[in-house]
Amino acid sequence: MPRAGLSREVVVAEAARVADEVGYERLTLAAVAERLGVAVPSLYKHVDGLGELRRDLAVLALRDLGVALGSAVDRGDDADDGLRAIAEAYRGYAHAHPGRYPATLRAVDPHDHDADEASRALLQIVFSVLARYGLSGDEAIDATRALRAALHGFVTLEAVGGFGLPRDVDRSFARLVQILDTAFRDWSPERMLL
Amino acid sequence: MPRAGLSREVVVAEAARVADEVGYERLTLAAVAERLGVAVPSLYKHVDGLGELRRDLAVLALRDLGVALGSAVDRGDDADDGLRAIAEAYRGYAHAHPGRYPATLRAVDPHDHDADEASRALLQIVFSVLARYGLSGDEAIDATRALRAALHGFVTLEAVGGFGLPRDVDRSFARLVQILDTAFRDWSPERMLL
DNA sequence: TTGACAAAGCTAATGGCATTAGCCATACTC
DNA sequence: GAGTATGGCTAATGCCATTAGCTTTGTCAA
Repeated sequence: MPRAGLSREVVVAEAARVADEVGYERLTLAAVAERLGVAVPSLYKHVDGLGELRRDLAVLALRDLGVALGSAVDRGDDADDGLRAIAEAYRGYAHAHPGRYPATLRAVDPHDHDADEASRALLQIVFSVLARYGLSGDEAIDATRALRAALHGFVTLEAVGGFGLPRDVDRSFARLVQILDTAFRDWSPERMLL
Repeated sequence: MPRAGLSREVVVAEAARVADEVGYERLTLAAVAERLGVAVPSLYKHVDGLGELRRDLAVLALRDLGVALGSAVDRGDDADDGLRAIAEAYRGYAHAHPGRYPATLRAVDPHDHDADEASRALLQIVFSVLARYGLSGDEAIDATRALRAALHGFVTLEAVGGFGLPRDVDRSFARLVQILDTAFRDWSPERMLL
């Protein structure tokens, strides 16, 4: 029995491919093992079960997404360019990697160094875009939450087929980004809430 | 062996409770059967497997959510009251029913009459709120998508623990709703996108 | 009242998956 | 070239969903 040349990285990378093909929820050790031409228990030499495989996939996806957003932001100059770039890149990633994307949203263990770091990096990119609107501190936090909620909500509704009506989805997305842009631009003082 | 007095409704209702307690993804026929004091295969007399149970749960949840939103809207007068009411009710439902809520998002089979009807009812409520802003047609569709994306994104990020930073989440949510309110109020012509 | 039949339970069996234990071959190191 | 850690394997267990087929319970009509 010749060695298959596996490693944690190889296994996780294959898992990412499997997830993209069959969907995150159907990612299975059995499928990964089969694709690698290996018996299921062999995977345990590299990864500590399905739970950890999912966690590793989450870290992989967070990093990938960070790279995608980071390089998208670098291509924009004005604040609204940055926002648009980040939004497009986010949606683009979700489309291109329908299995990796959901992994991104697993509840993150605060003690997990790698996951935490990847999350933080992502957050930094968003903050850097919001800074161009002059937002910082609590304002930036609220804005980030609004942005993430809007983007995540949109792509998951899209993925689940939640947009049934005959109206161009790209256009609706552009609208959503526009809403965020004007909101960030005209950010009003907090007391307006009361 | 005395009869347990089950029915499709009883089974689905128990499933909803189980889902709320252990999470949608851990909803299992075995758990439902145990709670009902019945052997697993007995459930098949009432429900055609886990897949259909999930579908039935989705319909239940869509209807519940519709009722919650509908009665919330009725309590508001102005457009922004309606929006705020709907937003609070949506988030409230997601909090109160953490297992039912995700069921709501299953990909909906367009041939499924009940699910379709429940979705439509929900959509109507949202449209009625947007109508108070003077939005209709394609504008209303874009606005609905933005609203659903924002609400869904927010509550799922919240549920998954995605809001780690020390900033009051209620406040961030109020901000998000405020953003939507001003966007709907000042809805700009479509060509602004270009 | 009784007897037939549908409905609602049950047990047993199958198959997929994850996980653990423990065996054996491979490859690297000294 | 020997020794050992490593990376594969098979076997076994347990949980879950699903199907087949049996038995009991109610119900309804003669």
